[in-house]
Amino acid sequence: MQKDYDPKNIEPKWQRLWKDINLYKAPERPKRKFYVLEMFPYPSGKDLHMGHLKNYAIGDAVARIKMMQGYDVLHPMGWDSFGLPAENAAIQWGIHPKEWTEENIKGFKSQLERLGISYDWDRELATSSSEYYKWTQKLFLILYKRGLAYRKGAWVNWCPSCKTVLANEQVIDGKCERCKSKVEKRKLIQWFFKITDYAERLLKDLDKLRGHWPEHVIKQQENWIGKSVGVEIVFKVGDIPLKVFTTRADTLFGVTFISVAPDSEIVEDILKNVGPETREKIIDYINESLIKSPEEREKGKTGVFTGLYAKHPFTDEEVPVYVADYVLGEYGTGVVMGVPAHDQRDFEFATRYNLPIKIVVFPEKNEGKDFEEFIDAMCEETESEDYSFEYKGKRYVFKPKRAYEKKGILKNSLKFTGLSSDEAIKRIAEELESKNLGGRKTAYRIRDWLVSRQRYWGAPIPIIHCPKCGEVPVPEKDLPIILPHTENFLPKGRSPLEDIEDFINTKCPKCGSDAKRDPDTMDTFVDSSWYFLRFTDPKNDEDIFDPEKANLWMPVDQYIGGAEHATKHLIYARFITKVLYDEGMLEYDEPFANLFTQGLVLKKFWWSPVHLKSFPNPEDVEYKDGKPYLKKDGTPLEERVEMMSKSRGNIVPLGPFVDRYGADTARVAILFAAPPDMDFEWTDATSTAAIRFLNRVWRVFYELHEEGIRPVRVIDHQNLKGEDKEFVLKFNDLIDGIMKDYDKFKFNTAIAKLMEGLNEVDKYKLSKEVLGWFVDNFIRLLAPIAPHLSEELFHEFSMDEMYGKKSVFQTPLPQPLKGLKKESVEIGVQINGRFRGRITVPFNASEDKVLEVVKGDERLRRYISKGIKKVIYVPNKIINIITV
RNA sequence: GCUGGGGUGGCGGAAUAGGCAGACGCGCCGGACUUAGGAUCCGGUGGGGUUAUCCCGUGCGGGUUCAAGUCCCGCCCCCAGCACCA
Repeated sequence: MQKDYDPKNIEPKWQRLWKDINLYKAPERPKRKFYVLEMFPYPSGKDLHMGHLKNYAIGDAVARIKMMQGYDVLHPMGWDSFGLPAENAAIQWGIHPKEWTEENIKGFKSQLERLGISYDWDRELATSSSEYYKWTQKLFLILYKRGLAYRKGAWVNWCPSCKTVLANEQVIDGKCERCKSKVEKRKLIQWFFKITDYAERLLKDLDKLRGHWPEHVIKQQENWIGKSVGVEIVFKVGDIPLKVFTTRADTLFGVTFISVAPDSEIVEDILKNVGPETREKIIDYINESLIKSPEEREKGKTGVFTGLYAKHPFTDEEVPVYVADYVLGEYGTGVVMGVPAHDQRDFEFATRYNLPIKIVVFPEKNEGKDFEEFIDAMCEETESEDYSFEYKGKRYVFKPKRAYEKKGILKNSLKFTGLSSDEAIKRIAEELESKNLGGRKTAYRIRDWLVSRQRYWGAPIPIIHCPKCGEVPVPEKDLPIILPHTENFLPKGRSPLEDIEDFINTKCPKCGSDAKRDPDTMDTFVDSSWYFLRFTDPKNDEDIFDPEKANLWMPVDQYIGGAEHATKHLIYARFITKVLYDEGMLEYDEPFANLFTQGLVLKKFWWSPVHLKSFPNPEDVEYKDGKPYLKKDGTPLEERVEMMSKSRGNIVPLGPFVDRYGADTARVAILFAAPPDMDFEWTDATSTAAIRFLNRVWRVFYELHEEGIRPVRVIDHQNLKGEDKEFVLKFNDLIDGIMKDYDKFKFNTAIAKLMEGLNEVDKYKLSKEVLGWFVDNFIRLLAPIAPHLSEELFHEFSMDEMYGKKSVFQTPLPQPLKGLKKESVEIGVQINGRFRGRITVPFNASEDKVLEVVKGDERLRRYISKGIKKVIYVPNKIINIITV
């Protein structure tokens, strides 16, 4: 055995072995399957950095643990290689997206191989290859056939910088999630997937995932779906029924106006029923409001009166109808009833346009917190006795200052007066239903998924537009619709494919006449919404996948990825899985049985608000009075700790690190730094611990090897004595703890326990047998975390011969020994609840025995001289003695 | 504003199920080896202190309990997500 740890030499050696023995090849027919999957990456460059590694290190540890637990593991990897950044980079570097993408894939792959991650590369796929997107197109057709893919003209999010539409999920704070430009609204004809049809199931089935997915992801999805149970109420404007959705039907008698969203469909009906002057006014208003940013809309609640009046379903009173842009066209019915007294938004609108305010919900009691809040919102202090009432020595008169939004007791509400809000909602809904003027209704916040994009680098939508037959799906036999090669892919606000004559012009598959292809490509989230299914049958050239194979492996037993996909990829994938379940292709309707979301790897850098760029290199920075300045010109900087990314420049590249310290060191560093689900900042200290630890492992094992220690599989653990026994007891607890940590992905504490084990073995004088037992166990415990080093030691100690296996990963993980008996144990002593010392007593000693020891202890005796009143004894843990 | 997560040494972080707070590591201090530096090894390291068989200590204030980082009530702060959703 070599004296020094030399990862450069040993790592490629074992990577070769693993390849030669097909260690990672998933069997066709698994007996005990385990499907572990990391979210596949977008190949954004040629080089990986530490931020990337975390995801793969966790997945690899899980895969290896499962291998050693005897599972047939499926652990595939692929590339989410379609998408906007390929074009942007292509524009920047003047290289075609296809070429750029292929080069990056090569780079990523070779680095993943260099890390020795346990992928079954035979199943590799890339969403941008026609062998893959052929089936993305088929998926589109399946949805189309089921009525779940449709085209409509709608006000959609438009990113002026990316020059394409965006799904709701890709707009953050009114900005494009990629380029941060302000998103505009445009009315365009676009393709949508009808995810709203699945809203209830997506919500309800979260119950199946509870306990298996992080609670925060489940919560986010719940909020995103946003179910509200309410009441639909019809207000008639002449013959037009204006349907209103509300969760507060109890405030119905406080309605003083109706507001219609400018982008709702019912506006068309309204326009037909007003005079030409008013129509023009309304149209002007609509055009104005739709170019407003969300912030502008929020600031002033504006609207325009339509001149129409709607009839209240119970009082027959006429209330004015407005078009107002604080109402959302896409939510509920796109029409709301204005109840200024009990809704702050309506209140602001009513104040602006001098509309009456009717108070119809009062607090239950004329005192207390709610009542005071009510007075605060609705009343003003007064001196006069007129129309006023007294509370706590002060006189008040009604003068609403803001809305009172709490539930309470109804007043001024005809026969519903006196009911509680909840009771009233129920009764009003029933009554409306019997009058045919509405009833119970559920609204969801989630919108249909906008899937078309006016960009080049994506899967073409498999639809042909025929002047005679209309929309015609491409017959399956004609798939794939190949993305044509062009140098002219620059975004210009409409699809580049539209200008490629050979592509766009085609014949209608139905009638044969001249027709045009749909020019748009699909959102990349469509590609990634089913890739985990393709991995179960990646080479199938007859179908999207063979249901039999998919059902052998699905669902994914452990999915690992970033939390940022909570309301995007993770909800789309659930949706598509349910569609394919309904299509009869899957036996399970949830794709990911267990989800783990890893934390980010952060790194410090300095941002210059003067130069508007980041300075990742500490050498450019100097501190004065604790504040950072740029060395070269003295301008102030801001210290920031954020996610590693190329654009910030704060990356730690993986290549040089692995060259110097080895892949195992990189993995241990990242897994030891913090719990895997937590964000952490990468500093030099992060790697120090890992470098030292692995070197120390090597040295200790080198010495053991030199001393001629041979691994021992079974020891006579019942008959150990002295230090042998003490050590085995201790190390056995560590084995137990590490196994539990592995189950819960707590790799940081597992590594801490391995370190502890290594520290302990040095402290004792041990027999050759026990040292041999330690060698055998330690190597196998370390294997999932530092696979190359462990494999090397496995062979150095001839464990391959002992086990008759070629690789440590074909051997089982250690199990704690059973029936080990501790002779004595140290327990804490409390007197009157205060900690006073610790004593050693026989294992499972009786209370009397322990008291005897306490009484015999010099230091403790004096505390109990007054006499004992009560004793609480927890065997092997603690004794608490209460004195008189 | 709503929802979820969190607040523990100089730092990253441990602590089943209420039972000896600070595992493991980084840093720091001291020592060994060394011409020296690095590497390595050994010891120490929450604060205070009259150095003792002491006191204080897990964001703040109360409470429950023999016993609270852990449970309950009230507050403060940080992070993330959502946010005119009627």
